[in-house]
Amino acid sequence: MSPVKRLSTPPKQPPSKSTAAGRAPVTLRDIASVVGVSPSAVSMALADHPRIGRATKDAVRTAARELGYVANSAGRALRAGRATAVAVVVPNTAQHVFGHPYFMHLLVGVTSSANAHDSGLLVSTNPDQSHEVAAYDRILRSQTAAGAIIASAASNDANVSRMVDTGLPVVLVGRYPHLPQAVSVGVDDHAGAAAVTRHLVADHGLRRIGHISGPLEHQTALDRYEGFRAALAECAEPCAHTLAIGDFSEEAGRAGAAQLLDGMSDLQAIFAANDEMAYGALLELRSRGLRVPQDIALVGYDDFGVSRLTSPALTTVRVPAEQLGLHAADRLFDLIDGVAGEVTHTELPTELVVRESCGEHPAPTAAPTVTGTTAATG
Amino acid sequence: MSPVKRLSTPPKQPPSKSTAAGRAPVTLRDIASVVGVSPSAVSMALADHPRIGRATKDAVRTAARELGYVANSAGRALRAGRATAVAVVVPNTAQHVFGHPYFMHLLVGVTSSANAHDSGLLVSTNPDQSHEVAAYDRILRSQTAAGAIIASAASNDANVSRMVDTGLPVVLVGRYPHLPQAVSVGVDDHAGAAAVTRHLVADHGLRRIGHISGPLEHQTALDRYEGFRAALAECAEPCAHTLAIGDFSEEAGRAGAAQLLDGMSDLQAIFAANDEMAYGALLELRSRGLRVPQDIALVGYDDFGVSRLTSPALTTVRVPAEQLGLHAADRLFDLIDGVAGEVTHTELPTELVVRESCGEHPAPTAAPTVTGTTAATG
DNA sequence: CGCCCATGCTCAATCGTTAGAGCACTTCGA
DNA sequence: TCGAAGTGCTCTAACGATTGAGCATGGGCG
Repeated sequence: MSPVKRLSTPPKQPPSKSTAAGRAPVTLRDIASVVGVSPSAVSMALADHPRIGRATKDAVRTAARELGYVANSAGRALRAGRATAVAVVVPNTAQHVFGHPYFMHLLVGVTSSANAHDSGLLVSTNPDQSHEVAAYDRILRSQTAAGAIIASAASNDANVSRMVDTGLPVVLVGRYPHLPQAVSVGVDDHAGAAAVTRHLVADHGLRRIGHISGPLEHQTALDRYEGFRAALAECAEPCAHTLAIGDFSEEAGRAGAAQLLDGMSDLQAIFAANDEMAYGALLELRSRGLRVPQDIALVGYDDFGVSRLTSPALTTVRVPAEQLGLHAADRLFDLIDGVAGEVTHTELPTELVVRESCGEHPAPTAAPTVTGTTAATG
Repeated sequence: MSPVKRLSTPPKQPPSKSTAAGRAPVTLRDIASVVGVSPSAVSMALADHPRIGRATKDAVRTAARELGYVANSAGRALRAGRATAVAVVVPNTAQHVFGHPYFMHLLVGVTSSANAHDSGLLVSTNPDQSHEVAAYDRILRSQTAAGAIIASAASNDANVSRMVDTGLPVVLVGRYPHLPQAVSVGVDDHAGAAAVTRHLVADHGLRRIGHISGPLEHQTALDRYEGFRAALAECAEPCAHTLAIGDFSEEAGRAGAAQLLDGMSDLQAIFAANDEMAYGALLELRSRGLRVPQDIALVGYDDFGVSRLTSPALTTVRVPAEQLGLHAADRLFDLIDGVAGEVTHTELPTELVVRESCGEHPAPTAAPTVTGTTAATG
């Protein structure tokens, strides 16, 4: 068509360079014929096998680099009996219950670990619950992934225990008390919720507090609720508390706030189990003409980046989702490599992030309060 | 060596159940020995080959279902010469420039298409730019993915054209005017920006407007800026406009707003090139005691879910990121299947979302304004 | 001089799947 | 009654990487 080609790039197809960008993938055989040895020798040289001579290894590695050799993952996986990629499984139920930001942060963490391990990352969500055989089920059984990280919602999700039972390396994100043998990584929601509750009680002297929880069949929601109650119980003076059950959505936060306000007179503070419900609560408070924090204090949980955008900026508990993903992936690679380890459940610390939604904090706290233990044996 | 050959099935590892949950993966051979035919026949039966009898097909399919057979993707990929999975590539530069919500929405769309095509989804981000060979480069060259969807930031990203040149099926997300031969899917940012600008000019009668753009070497930022100017140019009365260049971050929005306010007296409106910068601008306006929308109007772009949480709720332009992902994946599967198609660039419509940040809109518009063309031939 | 061993490679087989060639058997038309 | 065509399957050979077995060669030692 055009009389002049790109430049420097000669006619692509035919005699071709030996560099990289060409069409046909480079195989061991290509390297073998360049170096003048057998494909087996090339394989062994690249694996640094002791029975291959120094000179041959050098020649092979040079040729591999020049040809731009990348091992065909299918061939390798077939021979090895397992793939190199790992999968992240997000059941659709989880997608709805948690928000998108959580998974994105998680993914970023998992990705960086996968990159460090030279490993691909498969992402699978369940298309619809009517499907008897879930998408991830197929992925795992087709040996596409060497292991899986599962971020599930319901603590009694049958799919989770089924997955754990397959014997495939699996790391769960979250806390699974009824699957004590499973490897899992989570945060100490109990401690985080207790910390933010204590902030309300101890730092601000509030005594009449309502909690908007998530669905209590979800471990996360339950832990946050129980952390809330535990913190109140340890309080010297009596504290009045009340509960509204939501589903982590903004709308549920709005409804929950309405329920709390109607149910308890002179409510002084609301602790929403996640930031999104806190926003909903904020809207409800505002529509009733209540000012935050002057008339009522408000705190959330998660801190996935938007909490600082509201007015007032929301005091909340930071969940280190990215670290969570990183850790989960690291644990998974350990499992895949057969590094057992005693620890089944790892807990990452949460951090209380004080902003404006409780008012000026009278007690000048030094460092940010970090809560949470690090490990538990199973 | 062994006196007896394979035959039907001598005691394998476990005498055990034949259902699914066990350890060893089910292969074609397992089905073959159950049904009493050769593995080839099983393969052909499952592929509905015409030369296989009805009875055999039924028997094979029944056995496959009962054993829970799932084809080993490595074996299949090796034989076929290409994988079934597709990759989503997110260069790290893009990750920083756009926000996380954009990619999550994109991913959701891509996932649903991949699920519909019974295909895995690989996610790859570039670990660090110092790496000469990028992670996605390896993924693609190792034949792990049959094709890739690339969401890049800079319009002149060398990696993008390199990827397109490999001959591997690739779909770009965004607009790439200098790569007209590449298949791409994007939104009509020019039209979207023009629509929201017209909203300010025509519906609200504002005449002194500032724009906070993204980095102008990014096609998206450029298109939005030019749409803004085009809308002003078509206005009958003269409109004063000014520009501050940002980087799509909240902080840049704050700085940009300050620059605009200092640079033009009696500024009536600010159009930020994305919602995050609009938040930043909002903070700056508020800190100067300017009320939105009473003293100054503010609009954003993207509408990835949080725009409605601010006060006032932000008028913005909705970018259908999920549809974008869905479409991109569909186009990619077409490419992989050899379905060529004349169209190289597909544009999805954007939608003006009117909320509170411009004040009551005097002109009672009927339906939401949808802008954008659908296709262009290359 | 003969043996052993270390070194450095090649050979062949294997992973699971699939396409094409080929082989038995049946049916049909001439 | 015989070939031709059709039907239904089996056999074989790949795809690319890996690995244990095996085969040369050469040096050291008795």
